[in-house]
Amino acid sequence: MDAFYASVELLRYPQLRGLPVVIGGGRRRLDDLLARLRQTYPDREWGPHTLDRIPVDFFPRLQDYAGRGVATTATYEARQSGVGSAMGLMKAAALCPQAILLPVDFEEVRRISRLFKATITEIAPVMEDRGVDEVYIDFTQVPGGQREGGRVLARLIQKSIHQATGLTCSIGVAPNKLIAKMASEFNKPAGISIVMPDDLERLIWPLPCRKINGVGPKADEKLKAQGIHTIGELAARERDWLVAHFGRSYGAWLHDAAWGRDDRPVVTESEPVSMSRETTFERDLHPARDRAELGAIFTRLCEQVAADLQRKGYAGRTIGIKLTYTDFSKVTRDLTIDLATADAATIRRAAGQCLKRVDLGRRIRLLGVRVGKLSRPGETAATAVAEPETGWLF
DNA sequence: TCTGGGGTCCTAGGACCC
DNA sequence: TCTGGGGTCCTAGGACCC
Repeated sequence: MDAFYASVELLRYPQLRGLPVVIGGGRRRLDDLLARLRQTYPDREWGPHTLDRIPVDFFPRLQDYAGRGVATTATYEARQSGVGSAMGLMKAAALCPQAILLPVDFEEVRRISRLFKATITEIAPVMEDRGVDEVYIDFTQVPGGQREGGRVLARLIQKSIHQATGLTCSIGVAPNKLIAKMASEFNKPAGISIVMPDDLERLIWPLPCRKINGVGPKADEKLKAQGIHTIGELAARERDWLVAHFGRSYGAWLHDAAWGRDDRPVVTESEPVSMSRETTFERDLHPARDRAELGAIFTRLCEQVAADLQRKGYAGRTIGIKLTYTDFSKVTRDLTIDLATADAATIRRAAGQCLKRVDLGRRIRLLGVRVGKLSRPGETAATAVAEPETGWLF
C-alpha cells in the first residue's frame, strides 16, 4: 500500500491532499480531537462525518513537536523535503517544519488493512500477510494470472482495492518473492512492474545491494567495504568467497539473492512466536530514584501482554524483559517457566526475576516485556504427567 | 536531530541427557 | 582415565523487517 498510514488519514482529511503530512508521534483518539474542535470552533457542529471541514490551520505542525517519536509514514510531498519513515520527528521537523503532523490511528489502519487483504483473497486466495500494509500473492493458480505476464491480474487487484478502500497500491510481479518485492518499488505510487527471469541483468543488477530484502545497514556497510555496491557486483563474486566473508548461511543466501534465486513459498498461515509490549519513557528513568513510576509502568506492560495473549488465545513459557539505557545499549533477560501462562501476575513475577539480573544502577530509556514459546492453552493444556507408580510391580 | 513498537530468524555457548 | 558423539533446551545478543 502506498504511504499507507498517511493515505488512511487523507481519506478522512481530504483537505490535506497535496500538503506535506507526517504520521507519528503517538496516538490520539478521535474523541480528543472532537473535544478540541468544539473548544476551538464552538459555533460549529463537529462529529466523525465533518472532519473534512476542519480548517487546515487547525492541524498541528511538525515544528511544534517536542518528543521522542519517529515518523511512521510521510506523504510524497513530505518525502521531497527528505523526511522518511523511521526518522526521528525532531530531525524531520528541522527538514520540513511546516509539515502537518498526525498521530497514528491504529484502529482505523487495522480496519483498512483487513479490508484490502479481504479484497485480495477474494480474487487470489493464496496470500501471505507481511504486516499491516504489505502482502505476497501467488498468481500461479489464479484464472488469468498469467495474462500479459500478470499485468491484467495486478490491474484488477489495484482497481478492486481502490474501490473498496479509496487507496492505491503498488504491485511487483516476478517469478519469486525476492524479486517481486524489489519490483513493487520500481513504480511507486500506484505502479505495476513486471520482472521476468531474463530481466535480472537489466533491472536488478544495477540496484544497490541494500534493495535486497534481507540486506540491512550492517551487511550493506560490510559489502561496501569489500567494494561491492550493486547487486551485479555481488553476483560477480564467487559463492565460496561470499561464504568465507559472510558465513555459510548468509554468504550462500547473498549469492542466491544476487542471482535472483528464491524458492520460498507463499505462506498463507502462521502461528505467532512471541508477543511483547514495550515503551520509551518521556524522560529517562532511574530504577532507584523513579522506582514507583517504573514499577507502575512495568506492571502495566505485564498486564498489556497478558491481555494480548488472552484476547488471542495464547499462553507462553518464556518470559523476558528488555531494557534500553540512556546510551542506547540494550540488554535482554529471559526465564523459561514450567507451565505456559497468560496471567499478568505470573508474568510480572517471572519478569521481576529477570529484572534482578540486569544493571539497575543506570538510567533507562525503554522497558519491554515479552512472552515467547507460545502455545494455545486449549491444545496443550494439562498434558497430564503420569505419577510414577511405586510399590506395585516391585 | 538523539533514534518507536511489534515482530522473526540466526548464532553461539553451556547445561544436560543418552 | 582425562575424554566420544549425538541430541535438545535454555539464554543473550544482534540483524533485519514492517
